Amino acid sequence: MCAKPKDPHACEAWQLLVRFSFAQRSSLPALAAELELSPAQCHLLNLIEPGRPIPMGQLAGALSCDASNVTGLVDRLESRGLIQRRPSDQDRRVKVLSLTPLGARLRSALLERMTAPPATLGKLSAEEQRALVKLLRRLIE
Amino acid sequence: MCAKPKDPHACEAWQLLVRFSFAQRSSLPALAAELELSPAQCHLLNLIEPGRPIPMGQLAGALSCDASNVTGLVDRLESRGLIQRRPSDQDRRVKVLSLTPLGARLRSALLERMTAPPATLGKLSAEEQRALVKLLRRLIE
DNA sequence: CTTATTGATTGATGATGTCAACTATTGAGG
DNA sequence: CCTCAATAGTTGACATCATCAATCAATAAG
Repeated sequence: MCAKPKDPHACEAWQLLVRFSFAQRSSLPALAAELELSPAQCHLLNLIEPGRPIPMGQLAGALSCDASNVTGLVDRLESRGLIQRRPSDQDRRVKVLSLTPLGARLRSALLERMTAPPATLGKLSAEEQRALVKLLRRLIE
Repeated sequence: MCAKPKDPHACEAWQLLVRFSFAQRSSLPALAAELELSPAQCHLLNLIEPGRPIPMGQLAGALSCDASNVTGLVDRLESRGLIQRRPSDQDRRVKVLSLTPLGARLRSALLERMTAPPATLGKLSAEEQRALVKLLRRLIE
C-alpha cells in the first residue's frame, strides 16, 4: 500500500496525516455554512491577508485551479462586500484583491472557528503537544 | 486568534494541522484527475472497503452530506462499472454498495498514490518520524 | 388496517470547476 | 513607431457537486 517500502515510518505518518485531512474535509462545510460561506470561499478568504493585497493570478496558483474559477469566486465575495477588486498601478492587466473591513472581520471569525482546537487534543500532554508542534513546523516549512 | 488561550500548544498544533489540511486540499484534484476521478468520488471510493458492502445512508453520514448527493455520485461510479448497487436482504429500502473488481483495482491505485509519502517527510529523521506517528495515532483514535 | 417513519430517488436550483474563445494590456524586435 | 507574441482576466458552455422539497416504496407502530 506504500510507495516506498524502505521508509515505513514515513509511510505511516503520511497516511495518518491524509486520514486527518479527509476527516477535516467533512467538517469544513458545516463550519463554513455558519458564516454563510462555502469551503472554496473559505479557502480563498484565508489566502487574502489583511493589509496585504494579492493579484488574482497568484490566488489561482495557490488554489491550483483555473483563473476563470477565481473570477466567479471573487464575483460572489465582492458582491457581498467582503473583498475589493482594483487594477494594479504597475500593470493594468492584473487585478489586485484586498479585504474590506467587513471581509477582514469575517475572515478573523472564520480563522478563529477553524483553528479552535478540538477536545481530542487534550489526549496529549502539554509536553507532547510541544513536540508535535516542532515536528509539524519542520514538515510544513 | 485562538479560542482557548489557556492552551497555546494545542492551538498551534491544531493550526498547523489545519494548514496542512488546506495544502492537501489543493493537491487532491490533480491526483484524482489522473485516475479520472473527482475529489468527491475519491472520498466515496475510499469509504467502500473491498468485501465490505455499505448502505448508501451510512455513506451520506460519513461524508456529512445529503442522501440525494450520494445518489448522484453513485450513479456516475456505477455507470463506469466501479461499484454495484444491490437492495439489502433484511430491508429492501436500503441499497447496499460494493466494489466491482475494477473498482477495487482503481481504489487501491488511488490509495497508493494518495498515501505515497512526499519528499518533505525526508526532513525528519527516522526517529522523529516514529515520534510523529505515535503522536498522530493517539490524536486520531 | 391505518398511519407514520425511514431510505432512496427525482427535479429544481445554485456553486464549483474546467476548457476554449475573447479582450485588453504589456513587452520585444524590426 | 508598429507589429506580434505573451500575459491577466473575463465570458460562455458545459459537467459535477451539493442542498432542498417532494415523492415513492418498504417498514414499523398504533
